[in-house]
Amino acid sequence: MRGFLSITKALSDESRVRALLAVKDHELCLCQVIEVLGLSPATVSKHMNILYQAGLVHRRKDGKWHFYRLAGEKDDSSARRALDWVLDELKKDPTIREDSRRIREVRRQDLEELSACYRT
Amino acid sequence: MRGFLSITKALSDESRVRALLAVKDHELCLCQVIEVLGLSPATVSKHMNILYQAGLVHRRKDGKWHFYRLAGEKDDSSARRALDWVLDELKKDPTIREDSRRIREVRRQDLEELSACYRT
DNA sequence: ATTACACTTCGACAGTAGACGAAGTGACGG
DNA sequence: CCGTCACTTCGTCTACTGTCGAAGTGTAAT
Repeated sequence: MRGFLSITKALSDESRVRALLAVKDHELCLCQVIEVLGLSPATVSKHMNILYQAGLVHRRKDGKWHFYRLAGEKDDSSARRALDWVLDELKKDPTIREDSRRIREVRRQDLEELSACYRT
Repeated sequence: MRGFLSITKALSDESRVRALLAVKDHELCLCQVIEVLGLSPATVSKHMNILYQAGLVHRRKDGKWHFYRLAGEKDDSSARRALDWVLDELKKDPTIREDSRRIREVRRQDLEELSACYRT
């Protein structure tokens, strides 16, 4: 029940679902997710951590950058079954489609350029 | 996205998940669900309505009694796929198993007897 | 070392959600 | 009708959640 609720709670916020679906095809750096969602670094960092704790995303650190992608077959099977359901459910969602478009743009940009989101 | 979130939000509270699973095998009267969860009638009524709005349960009124059961094949297909996942995920959960035991007891009792939960 | 950078954690705040008791609603019995 | 019963709605309280800016952490380049 504990693990189940950590998944459903993670999936019960729109920003978090968008963040999750943002990393479905390619891994993204946190600053790229920030750019797509249009929220503060602090908020997005917290959201990604909730998704991570629920086992829904995989995390990879490379120097100062943190990359996220969907959890795969090797990861938690409960989470994986949830992901199959979510992906199927939202594959035609307009918000997610629009995000996908933004992601294609964002992925063309340099990470150095994107991390302008931190500079005051 | 709207419908998806109504489902994930409905599933993000433990009492609500227990209420949902309580009606998985047989339809139950609200007062029976109240008895199983051990919460106030007001609270349980609200929970069942959230599950209903999400399309996860079916509702039937018979005079003064309101009966609930899981949504079936005829109902919303998004909700149905969610239910398949939830049932599979929680079929071995200890809390749900203990609730099932209580439900067997509660179903043996008369409804008139059970609705003592309303009397002050 | 020092600085800059990418990110996380902390602290504060507003809005939401779950809980209950009390009052309201609609159906049935007398 | 009138009261009772099963349930719902309302009002209130408390606890949690999402959000941000500011301060902290660890890495890399100078």
